[in-house]
Amino acid sequence: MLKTLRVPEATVTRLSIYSRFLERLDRNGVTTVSSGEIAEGVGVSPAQVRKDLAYFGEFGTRGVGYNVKDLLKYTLKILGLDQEWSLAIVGAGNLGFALCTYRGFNVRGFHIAGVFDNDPTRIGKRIGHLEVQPLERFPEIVQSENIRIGVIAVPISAAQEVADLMVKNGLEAILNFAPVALNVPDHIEIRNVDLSVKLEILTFNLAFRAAQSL
Amino acid sequence: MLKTLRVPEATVTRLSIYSRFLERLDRNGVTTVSSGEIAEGVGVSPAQVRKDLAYFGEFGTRGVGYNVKDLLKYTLKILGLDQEWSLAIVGAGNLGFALCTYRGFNVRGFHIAGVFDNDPTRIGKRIGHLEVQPLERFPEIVQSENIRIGVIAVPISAAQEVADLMVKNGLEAILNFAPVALNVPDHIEIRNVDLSVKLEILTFNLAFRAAQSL
DNA sequence: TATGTTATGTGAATTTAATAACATGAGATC
DNA sequence: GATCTCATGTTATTAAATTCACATAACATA
Repeated sequence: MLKTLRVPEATVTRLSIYSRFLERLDRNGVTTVSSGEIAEGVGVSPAQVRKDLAYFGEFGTRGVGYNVKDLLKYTLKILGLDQEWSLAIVGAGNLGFALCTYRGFNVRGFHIAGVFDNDPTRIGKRIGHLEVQPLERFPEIVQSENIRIGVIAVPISAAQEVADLMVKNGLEAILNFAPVALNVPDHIEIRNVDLSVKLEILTFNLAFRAAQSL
Repeated sequence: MLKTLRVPEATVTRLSIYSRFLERLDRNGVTTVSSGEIAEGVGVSPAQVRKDLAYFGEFGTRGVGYNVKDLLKYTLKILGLDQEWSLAIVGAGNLGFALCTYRGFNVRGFHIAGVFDNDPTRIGKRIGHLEVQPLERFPEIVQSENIRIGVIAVPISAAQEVADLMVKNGLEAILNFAPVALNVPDHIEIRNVDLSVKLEILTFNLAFRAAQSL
């Protein structure tokens, strides 16, 4: 079933989006869907949808389409979301707080197993069922909760230090919200989420493209 | 100075990142930088940096490099950040709250001119210098504050409705944090930020690629 | 059971983006 | 002021991603 080709990251990105769209269809009781409907629903081309899925196997029925429940199950499995992943969030400021309560993190196989900060005014504060822990307890909780993924939600100035701590404690992947390139060993999976980049794409399009067309 | 070529969005994305890196260099008193140093600092190739800049003109000096202050100024100008942009954030939940206080939104030419919600328990709440406004005041404040960009920080179920409201009130660009594809007219610039996609790229890499190499 | 319809899966063609390689020119050195 | 060094700007090359187009197969219908 699983072909052994290099899968473009853009394909994985879209797979995640298809997957969430399928969840919605499923909740609405839709049982069958075509590549065209998925494409329409998420804003890509039908060929793109089929090509993306083709990296991983054949999931549809010619002349019919895809079974929503099945395809959802497959996409979740491909993304590794058929298992639960424990996360550690470091940084309990406004962003860390928002991430702790973010549904997208809590419903799709993710379990926030620890929130950490080194600011005494934040330690002990409750966020939902969680309590902000001092950074000193990071190693212990990572181990006891079997945490493999870390989320960095601290200011730029502290980000590298936190990344180092994560690497040192054996985390395998890092999601970094600080707008800075972090230095980590090659075997660590790291991705950055920069909240303002997309905003600046918008201003570029409004300002620059507008200026060009004059 | 401004060449008239289609600029890849990936280039604009990187430009935004270069720009922030240059800000940091400038704060640290660095006056000159090479494409190699920028590349190193943000995690791309030197050729990529030069290629990206070449879309917009010649900013460096051969044999020397780029003047940090000048290049920063140019990149900001290209991104449209030499002017101030007023934003409206709709949704004053945890995410909306975090965005209001997010430095990246507040320092680089952006001015949050209004936060809106329709939940009575949130209306009137203060977020920094802002006060959460009822959605009814959206048209009035958009007009008086000259708001051109809207940020959607509401749940999926309300996102399309909010987008419609933004379009109807003449906003030109939308940054959407709800994980759903929104329907807007072609002349509206829209970009989605999906907080969990990157997380799922990480789990894909940990789970799927790990399974393949077995 | 044959025929028509429909949507998949895929190989080829096209477009787009990234990398490599090099000619150019600015400044430094002697 | 001639020469050398260095990093840019740019062209050529390679690689990658997307789109196109169609053969294929499943189902429905008569």
